[in-house]
Amino acid sequence: MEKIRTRFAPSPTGRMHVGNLRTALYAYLIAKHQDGDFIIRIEDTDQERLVEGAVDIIYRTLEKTGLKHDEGPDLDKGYGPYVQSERQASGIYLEYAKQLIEKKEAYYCFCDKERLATLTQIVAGKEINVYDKHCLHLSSQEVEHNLNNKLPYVIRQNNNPEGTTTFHDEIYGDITVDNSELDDMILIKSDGFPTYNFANVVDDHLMKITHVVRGNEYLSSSPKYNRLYQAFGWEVPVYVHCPLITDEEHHKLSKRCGHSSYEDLIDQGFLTEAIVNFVALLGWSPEDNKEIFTLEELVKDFDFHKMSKSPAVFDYTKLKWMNGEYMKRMDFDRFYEMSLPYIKQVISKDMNLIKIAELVKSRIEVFPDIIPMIDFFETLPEYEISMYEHKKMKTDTQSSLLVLKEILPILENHQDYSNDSLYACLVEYVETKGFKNGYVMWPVRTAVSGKQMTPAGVTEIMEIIGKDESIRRIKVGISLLEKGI
RNA sequence: GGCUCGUUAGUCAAGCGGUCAAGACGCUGCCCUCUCACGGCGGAAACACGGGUUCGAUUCCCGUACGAGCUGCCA
Repeated sequence: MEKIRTRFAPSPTGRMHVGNLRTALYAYLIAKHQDGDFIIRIEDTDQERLVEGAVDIIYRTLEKTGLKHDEGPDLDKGYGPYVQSERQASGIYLEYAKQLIEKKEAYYCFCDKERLATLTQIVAGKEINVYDKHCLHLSSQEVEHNLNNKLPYVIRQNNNPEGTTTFHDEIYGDITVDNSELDDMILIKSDGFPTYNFANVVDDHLMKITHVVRGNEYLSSSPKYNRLYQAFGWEVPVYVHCPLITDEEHHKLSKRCGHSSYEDLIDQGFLTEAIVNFVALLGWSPEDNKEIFTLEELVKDFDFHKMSKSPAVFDYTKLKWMNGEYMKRMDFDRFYEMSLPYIKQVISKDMNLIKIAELVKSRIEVFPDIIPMIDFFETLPEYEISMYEHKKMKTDTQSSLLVLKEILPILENHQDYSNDSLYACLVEYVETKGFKNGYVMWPVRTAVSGKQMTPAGVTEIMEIIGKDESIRRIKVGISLLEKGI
């Protein structure tokens, strides 16, 4: 069987939003699942929308997510150049367009903006443009004349409005449209650059792309591409149109609308592996109920025939859950390294940061969660004494004051402030008094943390903040209670 | 407006003519527990609607509704 070749062909207009990333991922997976090649092509034919540095972002994103390409601008395997502006400079698009003109499948169009404007109509509040084939009827002398006089021109596809066109998509099946619906789209723009519509067909053919993987937004223009392939007499590739990823309002994700990019998510404290994993499951699901996948596992299990047709909402909440799963499974050294910047944002005192990282690891979903969780280690927050009341622990301010006063001298005399020793010490007190654990633990933890909830038990907290600070905080608690009651 | 595609719980998503209609997130009850989280066991929650076809439709066909995409010298 022929080796599969897929391509990811982004236009360098900014950060990569997750819909784009997912398309890249699927193109990669389809190729790699069958040991094929994954190619990067930069589609920079829109000179107006180019963004400085965007190509670097694309490289960086693909590298970090592990979508290693076999060919690309930096890795020419004989199908280069892989950047459309460079290909344009060599004149290939114009050359191929001229072939179509000779076959009467395309034609020069000299219509200016003003004339085009007369063709636009407003339907349902939207501008609709249907070209009237005006320039198709120019005589060859007129065309010659205009060309010689350097009149600006575009080259349009000549679509015969008779009949229908059918193309096959692997996900959506056969799709048929009336040719009368197909307008004479522009192939070559007046600045000499090809449009996406033309460049993608020429390049996919020249680069021997076997599977065209792209977003569902291209579904309705695919018949026009098919007619281009037919006009050239080229073999039509396998089409795999991916269902759209939408926001909560069910609108297509796009950077123009400011939707989250891969890098935005990283900035928000998400892990690359979680993002890739999550996005893979938007529009595809495995045969079993597995949810956590490494990239290697995705390569092994991914079967594009099982992709879904309907759009998927990007659910930020589930992404967070998945990120939390990755946090828990993460190698501790790496977790420690990544969490340190966040820990240091709130902890400046000399404390066992490794212990803090350990505590927090199974409790966070994204890194910034760490900050409000551990800030009390640094400074005791102000708190209301009502926090000492806990129905289930059977504690109130009175009982808490009593316990705190009794436990204070015990803790002052205690020397070993390790978790185990402290715990044994508190339990001993509990047992001699015949209390329930919580009856003592709750008030002490409250005094020592000033918080309703903490990522650690009392004794773990005391171990981290140390003896002096523990005693100090308990004294603060006692005086607060004495004043408040 | 036209064309194309889509429609299983709030979300992701199994299902591919006969199921008590999986699973996950979220929500929620209980257990575990030095609070919280983790973990464990439960719960509520869905086949858009109307016609066919069929002994039987979530599943096949046709309409309707709703949603989305396209309708650019953007991709």
